Amino acid sequence: MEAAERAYDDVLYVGALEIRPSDGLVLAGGRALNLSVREFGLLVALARSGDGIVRREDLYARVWGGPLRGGDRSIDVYIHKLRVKLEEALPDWRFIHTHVGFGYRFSPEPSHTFHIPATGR
Amino acid sequence: MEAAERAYDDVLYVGALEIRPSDGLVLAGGRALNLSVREFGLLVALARSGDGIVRREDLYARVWGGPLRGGDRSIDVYIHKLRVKLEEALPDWRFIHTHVGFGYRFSPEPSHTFHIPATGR
DNA sequence: ACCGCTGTTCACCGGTCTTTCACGGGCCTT
DNA sequence: AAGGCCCGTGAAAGACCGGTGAACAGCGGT
Repeated sequence: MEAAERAYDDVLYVGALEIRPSDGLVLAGGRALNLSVREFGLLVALARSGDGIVRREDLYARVWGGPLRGGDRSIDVYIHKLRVKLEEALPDWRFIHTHVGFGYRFSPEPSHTFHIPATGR
Repeated sequence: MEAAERAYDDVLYVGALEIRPSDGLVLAGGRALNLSVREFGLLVALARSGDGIVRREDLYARVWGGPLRGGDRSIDVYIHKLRVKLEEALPDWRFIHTHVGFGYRFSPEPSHTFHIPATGR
């Protein structure tokens, strides 16, 4: 059922990240990250969504509580802040992936994308 | 409702594709595809049609909503975009087959792109 | 009071998405 | 052979969406 309030075996491991929601703690490669409340909530919400895409409305509802009003860009701003902190902690990995028109997906992927040139025609 | 474990009754498996309509997510060989809203809608509509032929009017009605006006080439353009993305994800398979005058058929078929030495025939 | 941190909002802009146009090739009909 | 229809494909224009820096106010600690 709801995995929300179990304080003991609640730890999430995503790539080199260890997230302890009940402790308000995130370890990146063993080192603690310094996140604000919003940043932390966002990270937990994303990590708990597994490899699925989370819609911005759902993210907002879960972290801020309440419906996302049109024109509210708080999510964008905090996605950005989170990305910056994750990147400076683990420069070789990207965690937050944008799916335009759908939402965000959380999954550890190596930052260098070798783009296969698709046989230029 | 837990997003991570949800909607397994809604997932479509077609060849190496895993399509989750309710998540807005497509996995090709385990890797997430980056599709636009239209591309995704088209793929879902095709995949839901099984291996039958879907008429362009029906495709348009299902994805765009409303009747297909004469001269509208949006479907062609997006079929093409989808093909490109599917091909670069799974180069050895072809999914979208044209039946001229009838419509499109969605079915995973191996592409015989491995270069055949001219011995045959 | 001052300072640093946090959360929100604004403004700008660059990239993505969608539609439309244009051209060309294949096939069928005449 | 010529023309017409259908579809593939590249490109362009405009709308739309999200990234990003900065300003501002609130709050707690010192």
